[in-house]
Amino acid sequence: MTTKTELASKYDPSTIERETYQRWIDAGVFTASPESEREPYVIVIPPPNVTSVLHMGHGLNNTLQDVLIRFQRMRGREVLWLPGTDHAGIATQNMVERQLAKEGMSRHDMGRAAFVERVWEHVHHTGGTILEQLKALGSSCDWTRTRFTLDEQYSSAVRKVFVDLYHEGLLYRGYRVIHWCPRCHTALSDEEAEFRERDDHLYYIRYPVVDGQGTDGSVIVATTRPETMYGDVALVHHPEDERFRHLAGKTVMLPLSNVPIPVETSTYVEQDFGTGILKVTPAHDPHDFEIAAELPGNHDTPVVIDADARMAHDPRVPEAVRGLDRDAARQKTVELLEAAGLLQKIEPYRHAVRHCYRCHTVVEPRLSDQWFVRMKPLAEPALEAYRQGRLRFVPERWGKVYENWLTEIRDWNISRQLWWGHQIPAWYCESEDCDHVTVAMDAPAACERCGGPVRQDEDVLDTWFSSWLWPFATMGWPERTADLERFYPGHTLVTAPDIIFFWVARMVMAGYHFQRERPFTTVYLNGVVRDPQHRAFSKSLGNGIDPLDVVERYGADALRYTLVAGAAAGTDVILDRDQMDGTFAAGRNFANKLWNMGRLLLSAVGDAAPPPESLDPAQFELADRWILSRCQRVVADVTEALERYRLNDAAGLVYHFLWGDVADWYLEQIKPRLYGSVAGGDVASAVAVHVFQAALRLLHPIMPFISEELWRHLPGEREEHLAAAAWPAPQGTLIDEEAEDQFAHVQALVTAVRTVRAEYGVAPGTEVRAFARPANAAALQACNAEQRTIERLAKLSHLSLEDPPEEIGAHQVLPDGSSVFVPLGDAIDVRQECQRLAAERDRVDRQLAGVEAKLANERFISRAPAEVVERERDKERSWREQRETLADKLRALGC
RNA sequence: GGGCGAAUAGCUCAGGGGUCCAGAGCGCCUGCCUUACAAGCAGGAAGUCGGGGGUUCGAAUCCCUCUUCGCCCA
Repeated sequence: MTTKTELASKYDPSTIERETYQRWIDAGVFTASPESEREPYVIVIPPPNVTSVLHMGHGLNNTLQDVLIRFQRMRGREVLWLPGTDHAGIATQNMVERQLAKEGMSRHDMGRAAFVERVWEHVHHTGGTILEQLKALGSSCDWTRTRFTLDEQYSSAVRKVFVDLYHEGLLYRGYRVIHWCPRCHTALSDEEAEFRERDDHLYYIRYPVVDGQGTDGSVIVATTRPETMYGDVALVHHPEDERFRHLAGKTVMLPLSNVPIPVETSTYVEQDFGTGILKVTPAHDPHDFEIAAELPGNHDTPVVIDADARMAHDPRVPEAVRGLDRDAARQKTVELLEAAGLLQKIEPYRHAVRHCYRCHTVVEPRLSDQWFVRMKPLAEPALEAYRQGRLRFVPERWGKVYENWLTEIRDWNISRQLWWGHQIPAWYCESEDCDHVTVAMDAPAACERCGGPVRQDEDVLDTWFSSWLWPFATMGWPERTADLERFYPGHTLVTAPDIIFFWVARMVMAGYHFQRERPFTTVYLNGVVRDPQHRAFSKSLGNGIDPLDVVERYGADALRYTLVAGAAAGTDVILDRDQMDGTFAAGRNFANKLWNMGRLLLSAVGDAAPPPESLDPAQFELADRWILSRCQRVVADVTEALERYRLNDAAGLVYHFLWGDVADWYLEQIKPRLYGSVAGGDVASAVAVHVFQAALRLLHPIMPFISEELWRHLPGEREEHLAAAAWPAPQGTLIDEEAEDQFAHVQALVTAVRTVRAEYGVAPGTEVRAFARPANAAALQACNAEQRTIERLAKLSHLSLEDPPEEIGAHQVLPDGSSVFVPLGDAIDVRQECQRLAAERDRVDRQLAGVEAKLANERFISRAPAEVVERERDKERSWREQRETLADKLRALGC
């Protein structure tokens, strides 16, 4: 592993990424073993839709998972990142139906079996695409364990869950008003029927009161859906509403239908809304259904709108309205009411209307038979787990959202009137006098009660009814497999907050119910990727950025770095497709910088690089001690940042260490030693290689490709694959505060001279003299230890510690009160220098005044912690020294 | 109607009581093709930390309130 090869001068990710990924796969680095003695660390992937293609949301989500996974793998955990896909009932079926439509066919033309066959073909054809695309990001999933929610074993697990819940009484078939998508032709759960604000109208309709032989006034009812009135069975008002006392026991005539309906009372009614009286349409509104159930007497539930959201051919519906689509029907109804003088007024009204989350069609409430899960008992352990801290959210605030939903949980409609999915394992007896339902794992030959013929429920299960089992059904549940024993429960779940209800909460419920244990301990919610107008990326807006395009143009590492550095825990990531270079430059530039650091080291370093422990510390220069010390701190800080899910901090820390400390200062400092113009090349090489290796380890989870590639080329003993190498531990013995203080002074001094040079336009090639006046021992030692470095990096002919000559020149004061003088002869403009120094003195005066005011404050001295007071005293001392130095300079210049 | 979040440099965002006279990246300005890197080097300009009030010895940071924007739930 000491292949010392020439590296190209520019980093070209495309030539490296594919090969590197293949090497990881060939070495089996990503494959988890249940036999391992190591402590496991498990993440199950949020399974993408099987037919989807990678978008930036996946890019962000999977990059974050990979960072955590690679970090834990390097820390020595037995890591399993379990990948797979979801069959996504509605979405996939829609996609194939659209294809069929282009061929002029519908699924009904071809029949169920042929249609399902056709969807499978489609899935086999395009199904694995997204998983292949994840590899381009560097995702280190265990591909030997890839799962699909319609795998045979997985399907069997889904059926078992259905059967078990049924026998436990947690599953029932109910006749209810559910959310129906008239376009997708299926029922939806509450969560799938999303609220959206809509500008609409409130229609005030007059219902004539009938009293014995004739009419007696009328009642005005406000509604947003006049077309549902044909299904009204009653009007209700609040029992305590005085305004309607006189209507007790009365009957009103349902306009246009000319059907008499009663006036009743119900506490459901909001007295302040509309006119305070409500029409009850049990078949077409879930609330009305509940209200009607509590009304005295038996009410019919007239159905006046069909599955296509068209008006029924029903005697209650006027002929002119029958067969019309619901929007046309509304218009026609309003016209008819107006003509009959029964429409009092129309008001504009903004309200939230439920829409299908897949196709965004307005949901039509529909009365039908569906299977429901009784959620309350399942929710309790999930709620307890959170309240007792066994389940935590990052960022924490999402915990409240989770808790709130579970607290107000309602039963879950799991029937979907689709063909693509897990067909419900319930068989209905077809005998005349038997209504038994057989629920079983496998198709029964006959009704288990009467032996009559049976017919399977035609519906399939909600996709989420399979994905809520993902953390254990993927591991072979209900068999007690080795994987399940070893890798359940998992640890972290990384997903987007919009599926906390759909998926996260339900997985926790399923985990507790079927495995008696939470499926994971931490839920990390990543933000949403948005455009500069803060709109989520979407196909219809065309504002998205294709992550694979980014990989191609800038490299996977650049994409990953941008996403990780840009996504502080849980915050949205804003990306601008019109500023691709600006957006991804930081990551690409960083990769190129790393590449060139590697080139420098490889060109100058020998084949062997002994570990720094084996070197004689007496041979270390100040810079060596400094960088080794800095390295230990960065190791500790990056580790802590990753442990605390501060991924963006980790990215920033490695970036600044490598670029700022290593490249800008350390590599510059060691060049003479590396090139052999001074002695000490061995030490410099060894330290540089050691530090660079350590930094590559820290960088690897974020930028796996380039770190692995550079690792491969570096000399010295080490693990073969960085992806499987050990995470570094900080070595306390290498922490050297003295060296850090002293080197900081070197940096400040060099920077001060550079500033002066730039300000006075000293030509870059021209060497000047400088006179340093160290304010303390550390500053003095720094000057002595690194005199040559300071001279070289500041382009000085000589750095002197003598008193400066009586010459014209520029002065610069350092933060510790030290100062430096650069004689500039004719180059200097005395007036400019006076102004500069005076401005500097004024600034220092303001600081000093602030600190003095603080220290003069009795209450500050007595109440602030001693440590803080001491720090302020140090500051005061430093400011005072600086001010005096500046005053001296000003005097000397005769300003 | 209820809840949550955001507002800091031209842009995207860190920072969640003193260690920050306010930070990063990108962009901008000046000078450099210095033999690892012009995707670079060196230097620099740029912010009343959304407005107002409060708590505190001390507030970008905690509390209240207002404004604007976004999200979720009913």
